[in-house]
Amino acid sequence: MSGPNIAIKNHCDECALAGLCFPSSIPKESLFRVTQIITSNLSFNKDELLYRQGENTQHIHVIKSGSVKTYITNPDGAEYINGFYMTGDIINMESVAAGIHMNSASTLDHSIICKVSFMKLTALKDEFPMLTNMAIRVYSQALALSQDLLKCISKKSASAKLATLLLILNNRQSLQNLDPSRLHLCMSRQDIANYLGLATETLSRAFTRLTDSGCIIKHNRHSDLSIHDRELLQRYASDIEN
Amino acid sequence: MSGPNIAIKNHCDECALAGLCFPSSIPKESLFRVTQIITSNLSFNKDELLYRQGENTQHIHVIKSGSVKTYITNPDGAEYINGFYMTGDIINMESVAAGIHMNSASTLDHSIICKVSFMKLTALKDEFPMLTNMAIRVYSQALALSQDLLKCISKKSASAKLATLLLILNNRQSLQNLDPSRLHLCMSRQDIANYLGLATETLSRAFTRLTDSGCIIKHNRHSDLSIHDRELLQRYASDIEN
DNA sequence: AATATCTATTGATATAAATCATTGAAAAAG
DNA sequence: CTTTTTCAATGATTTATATCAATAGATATT
Repeated sequence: MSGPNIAIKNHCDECALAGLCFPSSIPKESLFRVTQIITSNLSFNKDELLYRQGENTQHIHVIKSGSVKTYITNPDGAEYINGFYMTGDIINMESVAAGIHMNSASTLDHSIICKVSFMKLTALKDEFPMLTNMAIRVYSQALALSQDLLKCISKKSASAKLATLLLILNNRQSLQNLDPSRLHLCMSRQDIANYLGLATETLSRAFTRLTDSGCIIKHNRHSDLSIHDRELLQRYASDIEN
Repeated sequence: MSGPNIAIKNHCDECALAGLCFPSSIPKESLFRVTQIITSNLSFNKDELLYRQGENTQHIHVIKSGSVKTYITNPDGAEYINGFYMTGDIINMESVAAGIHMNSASTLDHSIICKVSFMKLTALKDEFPMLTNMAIRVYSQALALSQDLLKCISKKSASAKLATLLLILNNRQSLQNLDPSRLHLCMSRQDIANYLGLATETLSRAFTRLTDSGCIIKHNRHSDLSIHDRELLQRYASDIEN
C-alpha cells in the first residue's frame, strides 16, 4: 500500500478510480458535472489527521491513493481502531446521517484524498437518477463488509484473527498488485493489535506462529509479506489449524 | 419484547411505526402509494426462519412487532449471531447490493414482519424524491451503529460486554416501555453468549457479577431485568469497575 | 402432581492471552 | 559512524476465560 501504481488525475473524467467510485453511475460525457462538486487531490503526509471525532462534516472522503485508519476515542482517552481503508474506499459514510464524524481518521501513508459534499451530491441525483442506486449499493456493501468481517474476527483465536486479516488485506491488494501473493502492511504492529483486540506481544507471537508454520514469509522491515501456503493460512483463519 | 404495546394496522397510513419507518419521508396523503408496494403483516411464530443465508432476495424486512436474530453460518456449521433486532428495525439492508442474503434470520418471539420490494421502492423514489434522502440516512445510521457498538464490545471483559449490551437494549426498549429501567431479554443465554463471543458459563458468571454488585435485579424467568444502579452499570460497561 | 427435559448456574481445572521484563533489530538523530 | 530512540520479538508469570463436570431451577410432558 506504499505508492499507487495507477494514474490519478485532477478531474473525475480522467481519474483511474472512476470505475470504482460513485461517478461510475454517470455517463462519461457528464462527468465534468461531478468534477465541479468535488474538492479533489488533497495531499496528506503520513500520520496526518483527516478529521476528528465529533466534528461537523458535510463531505464524504474518497481515498484516491494511500491508506487511512479510523478510530474511536473513548471518554477515558483510549483509542479503538475500527477500520483500515485503502485506494478506492469511501471512509465516512456513517457520518452522513448525523452530519458529525463518528470517529477520527488519520493517514497511514502519504495519501491523496478527494472530498465530496453530500449536499451537492444530493442535488446532483435529480440530474442523474442512477446516482441514488449507486449510493444504496455502496452503502449496502459497506454494511455487509462491516458486519461480517469485524464480527468473525471478534470470536477467533489470536492466530485466526491475524490470518483472517492478512487474507482480507491480500484479497483487496491483489487487485492492484503485480504479485497476487504479495502483501504490504501499511499499519504498525500496535495498530493491528489494537484493531484485532490483542496485546502487541500476542500479535507478535501469532506472526511467528504463521511464519514458522510456513503460511507466510516475511521480507524486509516486517511490513512486507508474501503468502506462501494460502490453504494453510485459510485453515488458520477458520481456526481449524491450532 | 413480549407483546407490542403500539397499534399495528394493515396499511402504512394507519401504522404506528410510520414515524420511524421509511414512509415518514412521504406526505400522509400519499402513503397509500407505499401501502401498494408492501407485503405487510406477515405473522411468524417464535423460532421461525425468516430467510436463509445465500438465498436470493428482492425485499427488505421491517419488524412491525416482535424480535429477530441474524446469524452467519460457517462452512463447518458453526453459527455466529451478529445482530438482535426489534420493533421498527429494518433487518437485511446489507443484502440489497448483492441481492443475496448475507446471513440468516429467525424470530425470537412471535413477530409481525413487513416486506418491501426494493425494486418497487426504487421506482417510487421518482415520485417521492425525499425517499432517497431517507434511505441514505437510514443506511448511514445502520452503518454507524454496526461499526461502533460491535467493535466496542469486541475489546472488553465479559462483564463489560454484558453491561454494554444491557445498556443498549434498555436504551432501545425504554422508548416503548412503561418503566424506563425495565428490560426484557427476548433471547436465550446461549444466544447472548454467542453474540458476545463468550462461553455460556462465562456469561452466567457475568450475570451473577452484575446482580451481586447491585447493578441489576433479576425478576421471574431470568429474562426480565431492571436496572437498579445505572451509573455502576455504566462503569462496568466501560471496564472501570472490575 | 410427578417425571422428564431443557436451560441456567455454580464449581474445579485447563488454557489462551495479558502483563511484566528483557533482548534484539531497525530507524532516527547526533 | 556511533549513539539514541523506536518498534518487534521472545521469555516468565499472572489472569481471565474456556472447558469439563455437576447441580439447581424452569418448562414441558405424561
